[in-house]
Amino acid sequence: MKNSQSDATDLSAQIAKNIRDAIIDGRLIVDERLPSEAELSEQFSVSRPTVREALKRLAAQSLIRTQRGAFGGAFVNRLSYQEAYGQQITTSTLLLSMNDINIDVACEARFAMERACIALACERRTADHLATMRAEIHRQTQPGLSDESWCASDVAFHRALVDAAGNPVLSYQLSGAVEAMQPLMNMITYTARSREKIIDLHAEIADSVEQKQATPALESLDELSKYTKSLAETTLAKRQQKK
Amino acid sequence: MKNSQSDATDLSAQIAKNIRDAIIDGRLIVDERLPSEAELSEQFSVSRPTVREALKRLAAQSLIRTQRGAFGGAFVNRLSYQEAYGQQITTSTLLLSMNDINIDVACEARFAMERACIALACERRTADHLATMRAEIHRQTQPGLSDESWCASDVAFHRALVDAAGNPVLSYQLSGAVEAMQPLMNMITYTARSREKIIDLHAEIADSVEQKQATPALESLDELSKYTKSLAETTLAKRQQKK
DNA sequence: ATTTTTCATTTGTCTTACAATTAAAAGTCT
DNA sequence: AGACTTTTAATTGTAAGACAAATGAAAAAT
Repeated sequence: MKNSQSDATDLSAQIAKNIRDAIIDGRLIVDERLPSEAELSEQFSVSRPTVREALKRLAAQSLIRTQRGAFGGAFVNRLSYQEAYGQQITTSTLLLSMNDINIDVACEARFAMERACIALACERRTADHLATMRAEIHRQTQPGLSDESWCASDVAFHRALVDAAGNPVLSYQLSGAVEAMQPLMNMITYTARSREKIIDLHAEIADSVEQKQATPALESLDELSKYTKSLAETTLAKRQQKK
Repeated sequence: MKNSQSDATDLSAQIAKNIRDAIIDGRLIVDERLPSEAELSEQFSVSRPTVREALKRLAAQSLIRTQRGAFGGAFVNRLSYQEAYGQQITTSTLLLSMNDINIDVACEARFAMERACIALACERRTADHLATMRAEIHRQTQPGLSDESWCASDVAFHRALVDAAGNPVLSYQLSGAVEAMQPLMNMITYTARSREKIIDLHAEIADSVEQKQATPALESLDELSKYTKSLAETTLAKRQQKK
């Protein structure tokens, strides 16, 4: 027991935790300036490089931003949706790719969450959202679309669907679920036939949302979910067969 | 244009990005050892402190772990659910607290997502999940429970409900939505009356899930959603009245 | 009054050094 | 020979000091 804060962790980790806690429970508020690195190193009785390592940890989580020059320093950062999206997506992508998640499980989670958006989307969708969905469907019909572009367009379509729910918190929460699937989807081999079927389902969903009819939209989504899972299974089976 | 990677960003940020990208697209795999700090500083032509700042950034995202000693070093970390949960919750909490989110919007998002769990929960709930839900309901009936403990128990109940869906990816995605609500919920003043009503609804949900009846469970959840929103509105109205 | 210059402050980076830790390698004893 | 101990080399953790670069405020000049 060295001091009140100590673990087996680094000094820089302890200091970062200390400051992070202060931010989280409001002792440091948005745009407030932290003491300078020199002052912090005195306060915590560590060297400046150690303080800097702590600050970089916080910067990596977008909790602070730094500015050089007189009256510069480290400031508590207002976490924007943009940054939150980014972190969400990074974390989700890594979680899925590193833990050999069953693709079925991931699909189930994603479609369950998207399902939750349908009712709201039917209520609130704007012309913009519909236009985006149509545009992506159109892109998907283009011949000679690479598998990668196909998947990217698929993700864009689903993002538009989620955004159509008109709830930024919901969009944020689902960003990870939708985007993180892309690498997994990329592993699936899409035949022209399967693409066609998916495009049809996308169109059905867009139509239903446009007409504000939640029930058929849900049905199409469920169908899409089922079909995606079956594609994944087929791909997986073929892969294991090769072994 | 200084070099291929350069922005207006720090060197340490650039290096972190470089390594992060390598991890994300699989050029560095789980448990692989990164070059030593000395080697990295040579490779990137920067000093060791700069490399260290980059590594700390990655450590802050749980992308690497470090170990001292001979044959120690920085290793690509397998992102565990535990760590992913933590980051998810931190990010979500900060996003909500820093952007004066309308509590209605947050509620809507959370309940919409929980709704998505109900069907699966009815299918797969285990005795464990049910026991946890019951235990939390029981705790909620205890008199003299502080507002904070009440909210914590509420969160625990909903987590159990989410976990009952038996999909770890779903649990992960919802962890942020459920936990990040706690600070917002804490702002609500719960009367004995309102607590009682919420407990009843919790019990209804638990019963329905136990009996594998999704429809009544959804109804109770919707009722809970509506009631929570009305409580939030009341609190907000009173607060504005004081002004 | 406006523009320019100076200047102090602060972060960004580098250099060097040493402490702490750790696992392998070498050595020692039975 | 085998088990135990010591040494050693590699590596991260921390410290101290120095200078560069940026930046906004204050002072000076126009």
